[in-house]
Amino acid sequence: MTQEETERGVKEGRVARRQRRNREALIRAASDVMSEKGIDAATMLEIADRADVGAGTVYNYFRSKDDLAVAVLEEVMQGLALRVESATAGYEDAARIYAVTLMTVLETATSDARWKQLLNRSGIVADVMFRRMGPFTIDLLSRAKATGRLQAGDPELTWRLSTHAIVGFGLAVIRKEVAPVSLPTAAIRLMSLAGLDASEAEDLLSKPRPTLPPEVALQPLTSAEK
Amino acid sequence: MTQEETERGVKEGRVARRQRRNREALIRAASDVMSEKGIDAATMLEIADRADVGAGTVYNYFRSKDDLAVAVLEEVMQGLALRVESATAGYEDAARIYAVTLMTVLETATSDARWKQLLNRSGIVADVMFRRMGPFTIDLLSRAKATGRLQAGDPELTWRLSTHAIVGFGLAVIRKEVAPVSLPTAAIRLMSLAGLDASEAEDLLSKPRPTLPPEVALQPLTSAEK
DNA sequence: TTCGGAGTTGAATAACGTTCATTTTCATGA
DNA sequence: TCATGAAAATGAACGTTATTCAACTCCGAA
Repeated sequence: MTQEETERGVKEGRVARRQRRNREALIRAASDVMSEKGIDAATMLEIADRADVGAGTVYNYFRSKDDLAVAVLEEVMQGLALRVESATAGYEDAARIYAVTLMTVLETATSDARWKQLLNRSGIVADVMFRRMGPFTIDLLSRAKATGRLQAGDPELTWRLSTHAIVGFGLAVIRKEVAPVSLPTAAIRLMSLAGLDASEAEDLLSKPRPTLPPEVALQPLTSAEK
Repeated sequence: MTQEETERGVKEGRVARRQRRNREALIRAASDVMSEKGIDAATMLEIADRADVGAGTVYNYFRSKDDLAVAVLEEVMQGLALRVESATAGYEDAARIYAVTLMTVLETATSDARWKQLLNRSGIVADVMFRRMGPFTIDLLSRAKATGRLQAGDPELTWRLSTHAIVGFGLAVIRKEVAPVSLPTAAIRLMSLAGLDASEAEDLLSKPRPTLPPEVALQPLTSAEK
């Protein structure tokens, strides 16, 4: 008797519900396995097992392993983006918000255990970061430029270069080729890349930063799945 | 009667000669195949065949496929580094030499056919670029800083961030997400990243650039190998 | 000429991403 | 309630590859 509720309300039949569960379980399982062993070392079979679906089922949801990795990264990146956005919602100065964003992303990239493995596929990570956070950061850069706070040319290009630089910094720290204490220095360099002069950047970065809201965790794979 | 010439001169027996040939042929073959099909799509068997050695022999010279890819990239990068260095040998101003270097690398990364495929492994490319060109560029940045031309903090960190940004720009151009005309803009951004203010950067980049010496090609796989 | 080890070989291995013929699930309508 | 068939799930089988290794070849020294 649910067939007339197609417009609003329940509407979701068992199939749709199962599909949503499968997709989420797959992303969750992939996230776990890939964060543990790295994207390349993660096997589709282990991911499918952990999500409790057959090996072939994965391909009903994702075209390929790389496609699945992208989905995982979009989840991760989206979470970070949302937290940064809400933490800085009260701020006025776009340049300052950008500074906070940079610091936060750099910190996450260098300290979050999940990133350590993911970063090895630097191209994908930078790509997803560009797309997922781009709308937010490019807007910030445009606004900062409009108010004369910085004189960078093309904000989109700036963000493109920045994402790759951020990932590069993360990689270097993880491989212990760069000490974590250089993080603020890196942030200053990235502010300069964006067109802010170094002294002003230092000033912005010395201001207190808002605390991020807690991460909304993905559904853990509970007994319900088992 | 060559055993007494071990000190100097001929010294190189057939074995050593064959080893040198094999190693060079392998790098050459790998460079060809990887530039054609991309690093991942290149198979060890095809590389071995083109180098005219058995499949197992490759592993006497390189620990793994990735190791071979690194060797190829080091060759490519070394060639570029040497050409830039010799072309700018006459210049005095370190900042200007750095500007020329940036433009040259950006151009090579976006127009050389071999780079198009190689860039997909952006992590490795940035890594090798950092190591191979680092001694040169970091020295430039230090000198420019010493003469007060720029106020960047840590030249090594600057170069680390720059290599990844350069690779990111190359990737974006190849995927047609960024038009090649933004190349000079990107160069300006990278000069800012290094601590030079934008107007001065524009000035430097508008100056004529030296023509690079022709590339010294790797030995082609001649009939001798066949 | 003989000998020993260094270097080479390519067939065999193992591991994995992906496909597909078969089976299961379930919304629909009688 | 049941029959139906399309959509989704399944997992065994496939094809591809990097890598290994036991056998073999080649040299250079004695």
